[in-house]
Amino acid sequence: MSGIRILLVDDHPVVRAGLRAMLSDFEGITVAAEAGDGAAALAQLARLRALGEPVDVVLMDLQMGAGMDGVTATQKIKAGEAGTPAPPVLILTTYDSDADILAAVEAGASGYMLKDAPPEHIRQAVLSAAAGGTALAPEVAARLMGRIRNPEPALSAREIQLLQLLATGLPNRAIARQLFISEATVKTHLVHIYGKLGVDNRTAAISVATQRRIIRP
Amino acid sequence: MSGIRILLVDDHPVVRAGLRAMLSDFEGITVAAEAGDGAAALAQLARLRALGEPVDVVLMDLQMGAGMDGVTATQKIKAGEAGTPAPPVLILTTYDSDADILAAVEAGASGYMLKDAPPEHIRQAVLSAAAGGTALAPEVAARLMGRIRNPEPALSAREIQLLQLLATGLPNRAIARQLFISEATVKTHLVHIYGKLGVDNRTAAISVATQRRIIRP
DNA sequence: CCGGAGATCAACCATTTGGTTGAGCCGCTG
DNA sequence: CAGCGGCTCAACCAAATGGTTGATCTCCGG
Repeated sequence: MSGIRILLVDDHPVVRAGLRAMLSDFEGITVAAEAGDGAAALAQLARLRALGEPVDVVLMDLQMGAGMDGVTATQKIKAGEAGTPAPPVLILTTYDSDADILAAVEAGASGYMLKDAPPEHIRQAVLSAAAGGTALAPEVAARLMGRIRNPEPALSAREIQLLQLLATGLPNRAIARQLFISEATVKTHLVHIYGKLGVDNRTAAISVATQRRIIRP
Repeated sequence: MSGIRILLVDDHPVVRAGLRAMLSDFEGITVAAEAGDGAAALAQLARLRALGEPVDVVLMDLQMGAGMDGVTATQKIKAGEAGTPAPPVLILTTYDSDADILAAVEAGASGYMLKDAPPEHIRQAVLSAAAGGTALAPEVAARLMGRIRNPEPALSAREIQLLQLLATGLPNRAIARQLFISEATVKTHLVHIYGKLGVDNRTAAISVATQRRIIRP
């Protein structure tokens, strides 16, 4: 009767130590293993499964230094092995950007908590995830609600493509040549992008798009 | 004989728990108090000083949610109370951008460590800071060395500060107001920045500066 | 089949940015 | 102390960008 068995995944030793200390204070929760990146997490899952001691919840950061990122790891975990149920994945990260939240949810995460959450909230989230439920930080929940009520205009693929070139510092003329369109069209796209992102110049657009992770830095 | 007395400052309860757990494993290091933001840190310092139990090292994150940020807190700590020596401040943060490092060093920090550092490194840094020395993470040290040796781009602190604002999408006029200088000066700085980065417009400058981690995204 | 959305282009004009030249001030260093 | 580098400002001009209007074409779904 080891209670809920957890796999901790975070690239910061400090954070892992904190979670371990925090969770071990709670009755009925055990840290079964730890990993510093997505690949190690998958290895640990396989190892524990082979030992007949599968984990009940994966508690994972989204940003993980060099290795496989949290979203990819979540996808792979949920894909899992044939015939064995995949454990619920609870995301515990620092940022609450739309793109992160949506990516995590789409990848199959059971919850999304922020690292500045008080210990009790984290405990509740773990219990909820272990029971097959979901857990969202209040800030995250509010953001998702906001999206439903007031859906943000989604950028088209072409617009994102243009944004990506924009972020490299190319002037409109060069962007036009790259995409085989006229400079006028580039400007039209830009106006649309500004409108959707709520800005009024290219640098601000890059700033917002980068922070929302619409484009990669 | 309480050994080295530390004040932990971080807005994440998880990280504080991790540092506490980690440091308490070390002989001769004691966590005297904790704080969740800069203001609370100053209050704790004053409180402990009044009790006649001043802290020997402040271990602080740079990014701290809503409240006073780490750089400002560092400045205030180093300014200190008349007649009482200010404790060394050791920065422990996630990012290693030039902008953050320079700001911290200029504010009077004794060291700059990254959160993905192994516990032993953190211990060494704390000991070094307590002894009045300095402590830089290898990545940070390498970056600073590079700035000295490098014949290439040595951006001044002012230029980096300007770049940081540039990256938020502000027009020159707004940057000028923020820095209390004229628009003409902003343009002069920009020309210098372009030259040093080898670009010829602001978006390209942001792109290069971000990729070289001169500024944070 | 029609409407809407996305992509394309043009012309026009105001504003911003980029580039240059020149100059004063301050602090550090040889 | 002279010189250098960094920070500051001004004026001017060319080029790029931002903003607007209006238009054609295609594709997709009701």
